[in-house]
Parts: sequence; structure tokens; C-alpha cells
Amino acid sequence: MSQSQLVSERKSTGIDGGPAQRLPRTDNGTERHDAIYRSISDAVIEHRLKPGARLREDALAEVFGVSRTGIRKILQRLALEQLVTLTPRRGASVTRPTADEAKDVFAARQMVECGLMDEVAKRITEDNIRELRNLARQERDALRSGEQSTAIKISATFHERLAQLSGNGTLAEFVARLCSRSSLILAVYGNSGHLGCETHDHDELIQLLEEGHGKQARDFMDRHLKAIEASLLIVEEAAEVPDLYRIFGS
Amino acid sequence: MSQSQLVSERKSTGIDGGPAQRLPRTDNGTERHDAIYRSISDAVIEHRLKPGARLREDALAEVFGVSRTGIRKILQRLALEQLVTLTPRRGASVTRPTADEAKDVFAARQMVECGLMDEVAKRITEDNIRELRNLARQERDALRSGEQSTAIKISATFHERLAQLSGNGTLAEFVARLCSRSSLILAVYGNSGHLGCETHDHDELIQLLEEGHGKQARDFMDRHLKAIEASLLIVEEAAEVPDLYRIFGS
DNA sequence: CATTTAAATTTCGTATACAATAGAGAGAGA
DNA sequence: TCTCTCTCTATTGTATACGAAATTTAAATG
Repeated sequence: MSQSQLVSERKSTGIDGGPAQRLPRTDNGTERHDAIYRSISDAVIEHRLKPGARLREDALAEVFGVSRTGIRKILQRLALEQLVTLTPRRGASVTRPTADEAKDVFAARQMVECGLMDEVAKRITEDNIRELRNLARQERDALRSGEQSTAIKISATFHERLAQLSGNGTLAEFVARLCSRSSLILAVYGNSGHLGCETHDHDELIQLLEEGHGKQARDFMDRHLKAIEASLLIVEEAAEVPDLYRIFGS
Repeated sequence: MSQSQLVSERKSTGIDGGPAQRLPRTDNGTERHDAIYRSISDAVIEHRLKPGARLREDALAEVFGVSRTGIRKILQRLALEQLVTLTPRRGASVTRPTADEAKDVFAARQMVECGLMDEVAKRITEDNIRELRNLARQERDALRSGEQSTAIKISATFHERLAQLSGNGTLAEFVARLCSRSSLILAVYGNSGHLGCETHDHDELIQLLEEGHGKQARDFMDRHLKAIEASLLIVEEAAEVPDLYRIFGS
């Protein structure tokens, strides 16, 4: 599996040249770990690490210049967010969402993101609108120049920010999780014609919110998410062990 | 602080009696860790570990007969579920939810649990109804005999099971998290007159679901959750460092 | 007698070492 | 030549050891 090379490819780190001398540990460790976490998380969300890719602890430890202990902590966190799957004696790999999970995730987004629109429309400020417009523009630019990875990431960020504007941190965090998982779902079931959100959907949504039309924004988000889900090619993957009898007759 | 004793004192775990001898490590470690996780989680949910209680790694390691490594893993998981708070150089303690968090959690429950009722009403089976009735009865019994801890746990389980019946695993898991946190919120802001759900609310809800009245079940759940939230004494706690000038005049 | 500073102890953060297991590869037999 | 089994290697699971930071305690001085 060539996927595993993605991680074990060596010395490409450039993080600490030469022999891995013990870097200053007075360096605030928490921030370092957070940076590593974001690094891996982003790689997964941007499809630079594809579903099924193995994530060996040793390799990651070497790449990032920390010991396996720290890596394990990060992998665990990613596992709880369901971005990676931890198989007991087999290690970590990027999660390959099932069709059922994909359905659930989009149903959840439908319920929560739509339900949040009314509150967002009420609370949104001029600054927020500027920021969202900026994100939408960046996303369009990325799409136009063919940088799909970037576009996917920005799209997720857009939806996350939107949820944050509701003022409900718990629901915002949940939406953020769902968006991460959606990126993974796009990687597996995405139709490589148009991935992610339609080009101008986000702009229209911002417009509705700016005008304070919460109800219409909600309906728009509903259609928006339905459109994304409809663009997926959700076919149940073949069973783990193919049923040879059925395939070849008896 | 007497709270910290809660952990170091008792061998009340009942998980492995006697001195912590090195148990057979061929023993499937994953299950063991899961059992410890549940043990701590339950203690928090049942208010046997109160918000603010410190959870020292050494003490937990000794009580459960594993090394700190395993305990740290479990504490991390609990922290991601926001049942415990991990302060960088200070260790773990049971989370003390803020008033804002409480508000967010109940708003989230309102949105998700109510939104699920329609689907639950459609999919519920005879067996499900029996199981739910059973839980409701156990809860009533526990309340009557004054076992508040048990009642709180069962009430959370009831709401979790209900969400599971929607068939959406992602949303069900989210609801489970929210219920755990709600237990914590009850511990801090609960009015010790009537805590948790009204005695017969759950039975009425089951009745509505059995009759297939999804819409009415939704409305009932809405009132049910509003009632719980209303029963809380949500007052912003005093600032960390009290403003002595204001208190004593200048 | 109060206050401040310094030492000591407690407790967490990280690395490393060792044990156990699953997977891969080689060899033998049919 | 294919398959089955055995061995060996690669990788994870767990414990322990060491170092750093913070709190607490004690002592000294104003």
C-alpha cells in the first residue's frame, strides 16, 4: 500500500535538521502538541492523507521530532473526533466513513446548522459579514485555481464560523466536528466533478443573513446541505470478505 | 481541600479488591481501561465525585491498579467529553460548568432531542417501549427510595436510549454527551428540592411515542426540557478573585 | 506579629525501555 | 505450483524513570 509511504517517507521533516537532538523542552509543550494536532488534522481534512492511510506512531514521532508518547495522545484525540480509527493491535489509520455514517453526519448537519440560522441572523454583525465574505472569496479563488485541498478546508471553516456566530459554543463545536467528518466523507464518496459547496451558495447565504432573513437563510441552508449530499456517490462499499458464492454462483 | 480525599481514600471501587497486585496483563487491556473509564464517568455523573474535585493521577493509578499511563489516557478522554478539566500543570479535576455552558447545553438538547422525536415515534418498536417503561419505573423507584445518584444516572440513560432509537448514531452520541454534562450541571445548579425530570414525565412521553404522535412528543419533550432548565438556580458564580473594594467599600 | 522569600515536596510532562502480538515472508510438503 | 505452517520482524501497549513547574511550608527579618 503506497499510502503508508505518505508518513514513513523519511527525513522530509525539515523540522530539526541533523540528528534529533533534544530540542528545548522549555518550549511550551502544549502549543507544540496543538500545532502537531492541527497539522495532522489539516492533512486529513485537506485529503493529503487519504482515508485508509496508516499512521504509524514511530514515523509521526520522527517527522515531528517528539516521542511516541505525545503522538499517541494526539492520535487518541483524533480518534475521539472520528478522524482516525484506532484498531487495537494494528495502530491508527485515517477513518474511512461508511455510507451509514455519511448519512447520519449529513442528517445531523441538516438539523443543527439549519436550526442555528435564525439565531445567527439575529446576532450577526458587520464585522462577521466582512469575515464571512472574505472566506467565501478565498474559497472561490482556491476553487478557480484548482486548489481543491484549500477549498475544502476553507469551506469547512466557513460553516464552522457560521455556527460560532450563534453564540452557542457547544453546538458550534459539534458543527466543527461534523464539518471535519464531512471532509472525510467527500474524500470517499465525493463526485470529482464538483466537490463541496456550490460556487456562489455561500455568498447568497451571507446576503440573506445580512438582510436579517433568518427563516429564508434556514431554508437556503437546508437546500445547500441537501445539494451537497445529493452530489455524493453514496454506494455501500463491498463487504469486508466478498461473498464468493454469490459472486461466482454456486 | 477535603474533595481530594474522595479519590485517594477509598478502595470502594470494588473493581479489584485487595492490594493492587499486578493483575494478569494478558487480561484484555482495552476492556480494563474501558471499565475504569466507565467507573470514573459514572462517579462523576452520579455526583459521587463533585465538581471541583481533584483527580490525582497517582491516586487513581493506585486505586485501579494500573500505571499512570493508562490513567492519563482515560483522563484525556474524559476531558474531551468535558466531564473533567485538565489544567496544564495542575492536573485534572471534575469540571465545574459555567452558567453559560449550562445555557448552551440545554439549548443544544432542546434543538436535538426535540428534533429527534418525530423519527423516534416512527421507528419505535414494542421492545423499545418495554425497555423505556422499565427505565422509567427504575427511575421512579430510585427517586422514591431516596437514591438520587441512581435516579440521575437512569434519567440520563433514558434520554440517551431515546436518542439512539432515532437510528442516527452521530446524534445519539452527541445527546449522550449532553446528558452527561447535564448531570454535572444539575450537581452545580440543581435545586435540591426536585432534581432532574419530573416523576411521571417520562411515562407520558413514552405513551405519546407509543401512539405514534411524533409532533406531540416533540412538544412534550420541549416542555420537559424547559421545565428541567427552569428548575435550575442558574446564578453566575462569584468572580475568581472577589472585588474586595466593592465588598468592603473603599 | 505579619510578610516575604527560599527550600522542599508534590505532581505533572515527556522520553525510553521492555514485553506481547499481529503480520509478513520463507520454507516444506502435497 | 499452490498452500499451509512456522519463524522472524515490525509495531503497538504498558510501565517506569527522570526532569520541570507549582504549591506549600518553614524560617527569617522588618
